[in-house]
Amino acid sequence: MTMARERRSYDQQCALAYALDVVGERWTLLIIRELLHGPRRYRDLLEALPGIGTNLLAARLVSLVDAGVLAPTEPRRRTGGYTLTELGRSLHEPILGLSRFGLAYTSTHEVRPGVTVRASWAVLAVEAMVDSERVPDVGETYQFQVDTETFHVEVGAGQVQVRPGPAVDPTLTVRTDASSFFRLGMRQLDPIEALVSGAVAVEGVPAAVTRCLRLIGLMSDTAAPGRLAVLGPAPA
Amino acid sequence: MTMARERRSYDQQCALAYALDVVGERWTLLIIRELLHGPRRYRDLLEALPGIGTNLLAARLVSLVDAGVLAPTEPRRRTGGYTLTELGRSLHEPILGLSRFGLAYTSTHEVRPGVTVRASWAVLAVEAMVDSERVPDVGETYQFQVDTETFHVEVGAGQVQVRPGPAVDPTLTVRTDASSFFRLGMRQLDPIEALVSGAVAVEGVPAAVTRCLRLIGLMSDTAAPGRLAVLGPAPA
DNA sequence: CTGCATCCGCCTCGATACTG
DNA sequence: CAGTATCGAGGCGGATGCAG
Repeated sequence: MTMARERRSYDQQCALAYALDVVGERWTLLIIRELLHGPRRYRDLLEALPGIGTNLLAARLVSLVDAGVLAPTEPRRRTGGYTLTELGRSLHEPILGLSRFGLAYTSTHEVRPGVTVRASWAVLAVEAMVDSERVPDVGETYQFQVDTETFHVEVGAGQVQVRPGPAVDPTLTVRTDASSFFRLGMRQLDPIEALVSGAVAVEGVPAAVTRCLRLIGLMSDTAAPGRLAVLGPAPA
Repeated sequence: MTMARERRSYDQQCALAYALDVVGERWTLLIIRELLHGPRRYRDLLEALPGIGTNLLAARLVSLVDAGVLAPTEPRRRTGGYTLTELGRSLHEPILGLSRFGLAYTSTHEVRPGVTVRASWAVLAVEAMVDSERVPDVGETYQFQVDTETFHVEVGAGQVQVRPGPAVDPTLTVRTDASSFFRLGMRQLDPIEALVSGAVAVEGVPAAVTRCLRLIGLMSDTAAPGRLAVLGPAPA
């Protein structure tokens, strides 16, 4: 019988310290990031988190289930996996906030690009970049195809919704690879240059490109619109 | 000469992973929490973070200065300390978000109360608890005296400002100790019981109590107002 | 006295092997 | 597939030393 070991704690009566006691250890928030897009199985998590070590993942999952942050999905189903509880979903906002910090950091510092890339992480980046103060007045939909991952952003009436899957009738479709996409978010790749080089391909209503770029903070409100949208890949 | 060791990294092209590479290690976000309220010196930080170990604090400070999250304050001054940069201040929101999670967690789980208590952490808790959707229409000021720490909340015109120090003419003054305050935030102490028992003392415009409690999410919008404010400590 | 650096014991982490 | 067992390496915590 193994002794139930006392978890390490900051031992402070502080809301932040309590939070970090639960989700502050290594890998924990990345596990939750994966579960933000829906239930995942042990194997999926292991694959999405290279380097984590099987024992550590197992330990984190037990600890998070114990804390009520996530729960096993339907023990009866053989596709048994893990889902976020309502408490776990409340980490969505802080995770977006930290992602914004990550983008701000990589925008101002030269960082060695991470080895692992997953297109699904682009969804999180877009959610983080969306500035709800800059929602265009018109209702429209921007579809993103990052590698094999497709998702879309619905705007209108001061609301923004980022959803997985393709849009029904997108105003705009943006196609790119995950690496270029992140370099855009990190402001290490200029949107105009990306269009010219063909790293990013855009299709749809030209005027929507400006609104989309403003929405995700890649173009200032004062920058001259127009023209940009008619640019395409340079001819070989 | 010691080799400049490669920092451990998640090595993922993901905004969250980049963020955690910088501020994800143990103690780091707590250091930044301390600096949110203004510049602090090495000694102050050491005192506010029991258990951190002097070498680790020094290492974290070097690393954070290197990352541009904080900067030494005026190397010329003998009161030399550390301040958050603009990048560092961008961690304010995610820290509030994590604090909200911490309060949600402690509201639903029995937790061993942290040994260390600092009244200054109450400021963070109030910032985290404030619901900007519930700002009262009237402009008024709530002053909090938690142990020796005094701060106040200014509301009005849909805006909320949490500021250090006393207010000029507070609509309401709330006095309590840090421990009771946190138990209120963690919903382990009922506001009404706290008033009756004398753990919390309120002074000022009675009707403002309801608005203040709603602002910080300790009273539902539908709960009956009135009466509550006239309660005082039970006679001995 | 402050602001660290050094040393040491321990615990967590990361990788691999193994099991139901 | 979903973990458990094991073990070396390194990060962490505490005590102490030391320079400005």
